[in-house]
Amino acid sequence: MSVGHIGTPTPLVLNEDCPTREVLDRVGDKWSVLVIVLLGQRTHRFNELHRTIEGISQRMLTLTVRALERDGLVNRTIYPTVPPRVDYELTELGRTLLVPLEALNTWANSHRDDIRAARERHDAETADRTVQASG
Amino acid sequence: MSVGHIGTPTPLVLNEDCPTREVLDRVGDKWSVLVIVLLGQRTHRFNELHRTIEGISQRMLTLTVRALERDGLVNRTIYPTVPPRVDYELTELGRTLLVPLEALNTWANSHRDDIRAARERHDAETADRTVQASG
DNA sequence: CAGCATCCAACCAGATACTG
DNA sequence: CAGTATCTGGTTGGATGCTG
Repeated sequence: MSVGHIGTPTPLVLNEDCPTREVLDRVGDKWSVLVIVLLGQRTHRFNELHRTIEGISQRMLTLTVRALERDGLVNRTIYPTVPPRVDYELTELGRTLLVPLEALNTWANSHRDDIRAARERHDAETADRTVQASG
Repeated sequence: MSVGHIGTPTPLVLNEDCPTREVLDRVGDKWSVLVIVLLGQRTHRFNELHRTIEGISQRMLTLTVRALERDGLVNRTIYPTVPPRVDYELTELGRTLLVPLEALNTWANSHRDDIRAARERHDAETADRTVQASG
């Protein structure tokens, strides 16, 4: 590259191409991680996931597993039986994702209290200022 | 605990208390990671972040850094000068988060192509079925 | 059992205008 | 410079009813 005038030293700009963001777009939503963690333990059927993940709607579970399947993280196996049966399991790619997810989980467990403490401290200070402002 | 009848073997249920989800609620949004990564390099001023993070609005940047500050991940320093100056930097807690984030980043870089390939394959198959269905 | 289709409410987030 | 306030369109996601 022959660009690079003196005084224009490549303006650093971060956009949505950041690969970490790309992963978080898939995994950072409300349900994906829970599904991945469950499938990391063993294969699950649709209603198993549905029962185990508290609060997820049928619709959201469908959308979540479909997105994970699309990205090659989850395999979806349909058994042509009556009643129908569909198994979900992690692909090999999906299992490799468990590793960094586990790192995140470790961090979360280690610093959960730190975050809660910081949050309460911050909220208390904010409340102080509100009292001062209104008093 | 004296519960535990035979046949009711503790129903495993995952809810939003999953610590990984707790982290992802903070970090999994559209902008937090970009802010954290930038602050991992050095202290930044508000408009530095604003210029460097492509596409973020002033409002979203404010909300993002405020949330990170509330959770003790980012320090906000106000200099009472004219014009005003506000510096943002990672706290020690915030710097520890860089480690698992780096793991995620490594995974993302390693498997970016896998995901894209899976996605294209999936989309192609879906298109196939659409063609078959309409033909 | 494992979904899909539809409707609708709530929240999110961008644009714009204004302020200390 | 570093925000706040308000409005509003767009997306997300739950509820419900129906199907192979």
